[in-house]
Amino acid sequence: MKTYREENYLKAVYQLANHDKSKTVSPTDIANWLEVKPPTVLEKLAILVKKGYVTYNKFDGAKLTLTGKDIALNIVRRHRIWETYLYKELKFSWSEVHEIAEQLEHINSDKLIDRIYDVIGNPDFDPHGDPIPNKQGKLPKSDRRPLSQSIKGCKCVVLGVSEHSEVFLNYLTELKIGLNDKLIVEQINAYDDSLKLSTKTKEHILMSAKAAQQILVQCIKPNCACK
Amino acid sequence: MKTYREENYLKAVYQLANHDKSKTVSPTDIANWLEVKPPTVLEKLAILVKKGYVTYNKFDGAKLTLTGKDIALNIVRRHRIWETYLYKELKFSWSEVHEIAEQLEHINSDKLIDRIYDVIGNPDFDPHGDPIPNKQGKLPKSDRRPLSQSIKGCKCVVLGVSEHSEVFLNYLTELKIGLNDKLIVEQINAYDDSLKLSTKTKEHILMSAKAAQQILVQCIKPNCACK
DNA sequence: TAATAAAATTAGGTTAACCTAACTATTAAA
DNA sequence: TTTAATAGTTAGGTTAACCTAATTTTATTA
Repeated sequence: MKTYREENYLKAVYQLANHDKSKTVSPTDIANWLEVKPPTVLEKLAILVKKGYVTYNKFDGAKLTLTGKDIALNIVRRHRIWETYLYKELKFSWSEVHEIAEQLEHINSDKLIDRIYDVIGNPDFDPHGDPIPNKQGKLPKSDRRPLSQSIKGCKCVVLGVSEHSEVFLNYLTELKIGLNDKLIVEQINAYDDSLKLSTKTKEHILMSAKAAQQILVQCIKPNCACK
Repeated sequence: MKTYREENYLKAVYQLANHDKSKTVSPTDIANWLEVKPPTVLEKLAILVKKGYVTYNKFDGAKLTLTGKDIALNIVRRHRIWETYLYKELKFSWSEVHEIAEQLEHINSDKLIDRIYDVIGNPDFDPHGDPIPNKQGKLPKSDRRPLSQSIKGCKCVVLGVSEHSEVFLNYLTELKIGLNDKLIVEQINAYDDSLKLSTKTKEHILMSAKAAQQILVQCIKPNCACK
């Protein structure tokens, strides 16, 4: 029996682990993410450990088991399918979509998700470039990487963003950078890693390393030197 | 703060009151309906009374206040909109629809319901003829009444059913009686109130009073003698 | 109407999911 | 390396939503 709370804990572990792969997922991280207090998280972690969905110890933090990851990816799948549906079919704005999808993702009906997925045309990525896991919990593969990893002269295409905050998305809109736009990295500032970019519509766009880390791109030339 | 449980209790009171208008809604009725035990219901009723959503005493049973009725009708609205959407747009069968709508009706987003309602074309009735309350909780009016109230010779059209059980719906399918079909009441048996009916496709259909009570019709002639 | 059945109610208990406060262990800073 | 700050943990408490068992009312029927 998976309650929506349990699903939310597993999703939180998944998302936190993916957000910063070098860091362990601590009870405090989860607590902040879910807006509860650490003892609540500890308590729930013990249950999830007993159920075989996560492992936990102080040093490695919380880690999903294969079963736990399956569940988490299924929720991510449902979330992204609903977001896409709300955005593309029901004309919600991207900023409205998340909150409703947070609720819809817990609706327990595989058939419903299948039908909605059909309606949106079975895409591999959602409108912000996030991959939609398949039913088996496999993520479609892509060469997406942060723009910040580019080298000078790189030509790449914007496939998504890692950060979905309104302020960040508005910032991109201002810079006239959108999904599927092509970027050329004109220059990289050695001091603060800021970039100078150009697009078809705009030249000499200045961007901080911080922002570049949140933009996911793919090189256009097959054997580009970017890692 | 309305939780989905609270919504379910209010909906239960509404539905039980409408199911048999002559009877009071007892804690035991609610308990059976929601598959919990009577003490649980008593406890929740006390809370709902305190919140001003219902009144309760042993003799009159539970009754919705205006506020309570508003909430209940809003859930009924959401339920019927989702059912219609699932049935008409996503091609679910009628028997699958209810269970999923029971979950979807608790999604908290007026905008979402508005959009879905647009998608299905803002109908006043769901595919089984049940009225969809408007946003203000008003039911569209109609002259629907049970077929059992007909008099001999009455010509009427089937607008819906009060009972949605699979066995009953299959029975109607067998008799080739469907939504919007026109019926003529050929004869009424004075002993057991059973009816003899005819439709365009079939004559001399025999139907028990019990079944006729569950079929909702409207007279075709404006000044029909049926009450 | 007395006996019985059924429904309503009360008392008291459980579990999940939250909390605060206090304590311990770890990490960072002076 | 001692001190201070932060993170993890334990103990114990609360509330909502369930429950069972026992009791009191109300309704039914012999």
